[in-house]
Amino acid sequence: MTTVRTRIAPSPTGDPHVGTAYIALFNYCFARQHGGQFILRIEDTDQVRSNRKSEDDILSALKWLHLDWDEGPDKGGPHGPYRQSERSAIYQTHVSKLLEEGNAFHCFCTAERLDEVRKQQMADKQQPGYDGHCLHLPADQLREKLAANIPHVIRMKVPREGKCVVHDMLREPVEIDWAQVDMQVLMKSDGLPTYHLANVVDDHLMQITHVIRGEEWINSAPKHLLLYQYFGWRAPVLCHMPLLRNADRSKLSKRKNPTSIGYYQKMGYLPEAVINYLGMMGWSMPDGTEMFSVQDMIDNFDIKRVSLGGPVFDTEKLDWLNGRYLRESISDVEFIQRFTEWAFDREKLHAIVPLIKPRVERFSDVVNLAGFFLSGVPAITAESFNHKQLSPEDSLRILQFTAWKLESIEAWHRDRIEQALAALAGLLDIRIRDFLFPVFIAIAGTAVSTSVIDSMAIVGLDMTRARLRHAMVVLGGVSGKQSKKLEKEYQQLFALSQEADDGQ
RNA sequence: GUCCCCAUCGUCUAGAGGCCCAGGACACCGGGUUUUCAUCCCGGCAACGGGGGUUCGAAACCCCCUGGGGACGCCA
Repeated sequence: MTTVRTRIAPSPTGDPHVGTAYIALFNYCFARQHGGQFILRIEDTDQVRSNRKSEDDILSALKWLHLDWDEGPDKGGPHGPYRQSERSAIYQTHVSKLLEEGNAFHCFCTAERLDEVRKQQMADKQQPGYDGHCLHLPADQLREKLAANIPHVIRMKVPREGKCVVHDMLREPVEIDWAQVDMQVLMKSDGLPTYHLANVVDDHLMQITHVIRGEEWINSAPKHLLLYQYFGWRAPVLCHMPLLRNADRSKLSKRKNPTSIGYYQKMGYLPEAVINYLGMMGWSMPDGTEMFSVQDMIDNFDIKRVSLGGPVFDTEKLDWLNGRYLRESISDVEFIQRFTEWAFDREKLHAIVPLIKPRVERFSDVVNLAGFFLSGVPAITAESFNHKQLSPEDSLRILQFTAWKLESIEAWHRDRIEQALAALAGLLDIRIRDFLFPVFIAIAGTAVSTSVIDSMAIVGLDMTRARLRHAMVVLGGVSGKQSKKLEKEYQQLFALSQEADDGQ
């Protein structure tokens, strides 16, 4: 019997996501239950979006949750490297094999042409997909184009008829017509593989036996299965988990919910409570126990007990659960220790102290001055936003625009934040002083406070986002209609500034 | 638009044909304990989306409808 091996394969393109932790948890439990191994692999083949900071954050978030892996980029293992960007040569040789055996082909189509094709197909009520333009390129033409160094990708060949049956641990076999499956790009023009290729190659080479992943992958499973077949490999067992949802049942997103694991850490949730809560999403203990540890979960684990209705990630129950952990499962001594570690984070204090030191006369001033760095969302009301120049609508607009603007910052650094907000205030033609007022209220709860720019830099993007959102709710919230209107206004603002730039 | 998945209280769920006029938990509402509040305890509210079958019997099985979600990128 072969050893069960599962993996979590996050892409380091942003804050560590609770969805990653969720999928990791189920992979972890499944592996542990079977005495197998759990592997961490970093899928950083997107050169543009991947970054090391995000990778580090993901690793520490998973460590915080005690979802430890047996092999991974930080600890190595027999099937490394565990970072896809370091495996280029492996993908190259595999893609060459596909090419040689006629299971893949070079494609020189431009993005513009493909866009056109897709548009036309949509208009004709067809399933959009590659039209096979470069599929039968004559050998001499191919040689010519390659010699001329024309940018190209490599696509996989996909049968045009018949159907693929996808077996899944949690549902009936899923039948998908091959005609529905696109001739997926396997290797991008930058020479790096796409998810589909890298994933299959790595899962095989890393001897992954069970792939437990989000339901969003079901439709691309045929591509993966076909690749296993092309390579002559045995495919792992597939299992597609339900997706975590926002309150409106759409796929969990940072726009509608705090999704960053860091946010929950900063809010003072205990990792065991967060894990316990994630374990309750789509799964339950056989005896109905609600408070359970990962070990309890492993001891009673049965993947078949996963229910497929997408669970709403509603933190009310998490709050209750976290409260129980805090008051029932840890001693006073442990409470003191863990609270202290949480509150008096050395690094954070080093950032905070220079801001408050000029403003204190006694240590007793510190709590009032720096309390908001630790508190979740400040206690504010609509009245907190009263201002002689700004109406509540103005404040709402500023907060929403600020939230959007901050999303586009490439590095979370005080100078970048300052620059972004100054630009925004300029475009809105509001004095920076006035512009910053509602931001102060949202972040610090009061305008009598340390620099809000530095404060945001310290509390982080996830917490900033949560506080801005809370402030908007306090101000009456933004309806779908308003949001659309604001979005339009926001885009126009930047379109205008773009024109001005072009004119220079 | 095309394809795929899903469907029990507001939310998380139990339920693998009779134990279910559906059980637990959160939230909410009452009551008790507490100098207050919280905790804690007790009680209440509240669901099988609709329609057809199959069966002696259906929340459970089948079909249709409806609803929700996802996928359709040189992103993962």
